[in-house]
Amino acid sequence: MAAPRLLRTINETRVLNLLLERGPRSRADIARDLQVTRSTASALVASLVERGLVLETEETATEERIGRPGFVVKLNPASRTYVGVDIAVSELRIVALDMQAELIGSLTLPYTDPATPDYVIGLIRPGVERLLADHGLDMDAVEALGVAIPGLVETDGLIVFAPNLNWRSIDIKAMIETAFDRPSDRPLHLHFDNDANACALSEGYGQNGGRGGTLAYFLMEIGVGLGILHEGQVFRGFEGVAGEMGHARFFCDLGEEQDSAATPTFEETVGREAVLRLCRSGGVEASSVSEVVALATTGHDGARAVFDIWARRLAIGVANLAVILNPSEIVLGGKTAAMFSIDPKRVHDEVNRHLRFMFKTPTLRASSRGVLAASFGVAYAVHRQRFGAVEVPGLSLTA
Amino acid sequence: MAAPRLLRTINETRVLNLLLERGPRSRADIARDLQVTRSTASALVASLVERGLVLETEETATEERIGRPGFVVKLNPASRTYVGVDIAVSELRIVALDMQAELIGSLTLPYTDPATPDYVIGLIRPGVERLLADHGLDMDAVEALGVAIPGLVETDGLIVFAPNLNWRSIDIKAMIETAFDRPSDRPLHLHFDNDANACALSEGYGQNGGRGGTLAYFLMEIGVGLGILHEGQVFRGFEGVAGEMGHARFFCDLGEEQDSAATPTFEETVGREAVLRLCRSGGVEASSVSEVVALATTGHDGARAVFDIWARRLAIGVANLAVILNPSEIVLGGKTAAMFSIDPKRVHDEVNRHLRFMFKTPTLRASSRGVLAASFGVAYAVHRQRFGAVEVPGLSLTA
DNA sequence: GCAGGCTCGTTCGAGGGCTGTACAAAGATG
DNA sequence: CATCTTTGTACAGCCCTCGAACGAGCCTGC
Repeated sequence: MAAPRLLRTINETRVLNLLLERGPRSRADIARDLQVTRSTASALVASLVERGLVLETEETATEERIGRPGFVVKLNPASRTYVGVDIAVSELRIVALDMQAELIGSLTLPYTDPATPDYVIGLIRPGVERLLADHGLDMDAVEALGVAIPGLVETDGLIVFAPNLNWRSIDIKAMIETAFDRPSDRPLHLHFDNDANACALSEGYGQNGGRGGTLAYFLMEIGVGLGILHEGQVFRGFEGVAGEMGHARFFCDLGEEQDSAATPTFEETVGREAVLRLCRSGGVEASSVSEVVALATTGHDGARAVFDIWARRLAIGVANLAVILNPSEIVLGGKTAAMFSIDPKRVHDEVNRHLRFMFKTPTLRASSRGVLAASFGVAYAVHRQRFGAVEVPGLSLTA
Repeated sequence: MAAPRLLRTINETRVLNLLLERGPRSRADIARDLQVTRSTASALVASLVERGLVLETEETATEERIGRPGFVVKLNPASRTYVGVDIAVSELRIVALDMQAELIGSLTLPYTDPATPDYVIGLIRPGVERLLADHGLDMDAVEALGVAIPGLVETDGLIVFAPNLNWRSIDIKAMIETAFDRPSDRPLHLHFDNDANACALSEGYGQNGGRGGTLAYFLMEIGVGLGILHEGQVFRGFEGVAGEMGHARFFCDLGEEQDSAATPTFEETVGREAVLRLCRSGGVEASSVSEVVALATTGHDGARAVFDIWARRLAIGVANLAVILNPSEIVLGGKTAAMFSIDPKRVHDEVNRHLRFMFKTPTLRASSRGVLAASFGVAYAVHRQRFGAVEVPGLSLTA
């Protein structure tokens, strides 16, 4: 229905977005910024205050301006809570955000039993409750919950296949809805996404990727994943996962005889196993990527040689990604972030050698969120969905 | 301003989109489809009829239904014209669409003088006028004009660099505005895009790529370009051109010694020059791609061998694109379409050999529009912009 | 042939929402 | 202290949609 009521919804959403993105301000400022009259701005603020989403403060506008000062109005951070849950391979990572998408707190729950769907998904509600209780909040404040999955998941909540958990065809949406058992007049809005997509969103929200930019996120844990953000939107292929980049082949042979489908994939050349194989053949004693990183940073020659080969190979993938997508930023996450940190300049140089012809090369950096990246990402996703979107059948209206 | 007036705009746009996408129907049908009352639907149709955008027909609803039949209402195809211009390397290609995005006519103007910006851009207005005159239309009916450029162009109409025209820093928007000299109360809306992006849109508009799908378009003319469509939107890198895929390198060496930046690029392995080089070394006498295609289709063994090598190399690029973007469709345009047509099954088989692990592989096909693809694409772009979008400062509202 | 049922399109009053003007209040300026 | 500027509120007017009511047109069944 596109009733007069819709106008109110649109304008209230515009006020909320304005306060979120450009900070607290007076009613008169809101009127100017949104191109409505002061009377309308007052009415909008009044109904938002009544709904508890906005607070009227006692402060007047700080800048020295002529005329009567206005009373500053701001978002009520406590009025809504958004939760992001990352179902990692060995633990559950939970993040809670307030209405302004700022961190309330986080909680990590290692699995103590085998990671079956029933066990892991059963941990979510108690985990969220504990995290909220630690910060004096109630489950009722949670308006929306996002879940990141290390595998192929449809946006309607069907996990098609999560290889490293060995889950197939799990209807996680139904399971979570049962666990939380919300009344239908106050539903818990759910969102599901692949972990690499979520990581990409965690880096881009409110930044370049959030408005107008393009960002690519490499996630290397056991496999190699890729999340792509385009103007704030996650780029999805038609199965929900765009970035199966681990299966790309950049080391084919031009010779006509060789079967190029038998050449190593990108994952097989820069993934966890590839790094460890390089160590073995180079006589470096390491059984995990972090050990390699530790050795290389302390100056171990063999580990450093492994890094050099890895950097050269990674650079090929990064450069190819750069020419195909031309993102403004490429972010390395998971174990690639650690490897990258051994010598960022080296990787930069390798990449730039391939991209000399470009006017502007993408910036390359390590992830800033660490292991909580995916949790943040899905929490941001639900924040934006519930905050900035107005539903009009037949049209889409987003902030 | 989000005044009550906005509601009308939104609802009129919804009616137009409904008639465009789901065909003519009665007022009562519109009311049901848009979830408004019949009185509102009548009022909306009345004002659209008054503005000339919609026609009331004498026919009643065709399906046999109970009750009084309604009078069918439909879009007025003649009420608006959208023009797309492709500035190709040797000719100007113009396409005119009606309000329903259906072809009115097209016109190709070969350049008779050197392709300087002044000369080529000077051809646009007379060309468009001639095309319209041929179909009994007037320049005044043209609401918007899209222009495709074979190079790097910003959406605000600055051609940064078009290598095959040898144009740099051309403010084409200003030049076109001067040439058309529209009054400010009835501006000519302009849109500029890269040719590969336009081609992608030409294939995806109203189809999979138009709603929810993802489509990648290979364009090989002199170089190799790539256009990406995601849920109906052109995917742009931060310089407006995502697909510089010709510069990707898929034939690197794992050996630690070789400089991978010296290995051949994708364009150097499957582009026009690469095909001709394969001909020379294989003893095939051909000086253009079309000659190779002609020879191969008539069963010439040497040309067929060239095709086999080309198909194997192309398949690597297609497969890599498929795993990175996971598009629902990959379309081959320009000279790749002709090469592909020699033996589509062969290319399919090569690609699928790389993608065995995927649940669903993208469909691969040749472009359906031929040389007019880019012209159609930019015409579609302006059609959608002017047709489906409502402007609300601070929010974006699209069909 | 005709009554009854169903749907279509229109009309009109009611109500929600925004605009614009008017006005009192609060601070800056001189 | 008078004047100027700006803020927030109040109120009438207008736009838009809704809902009910009504005549019109077509079909079914008697």
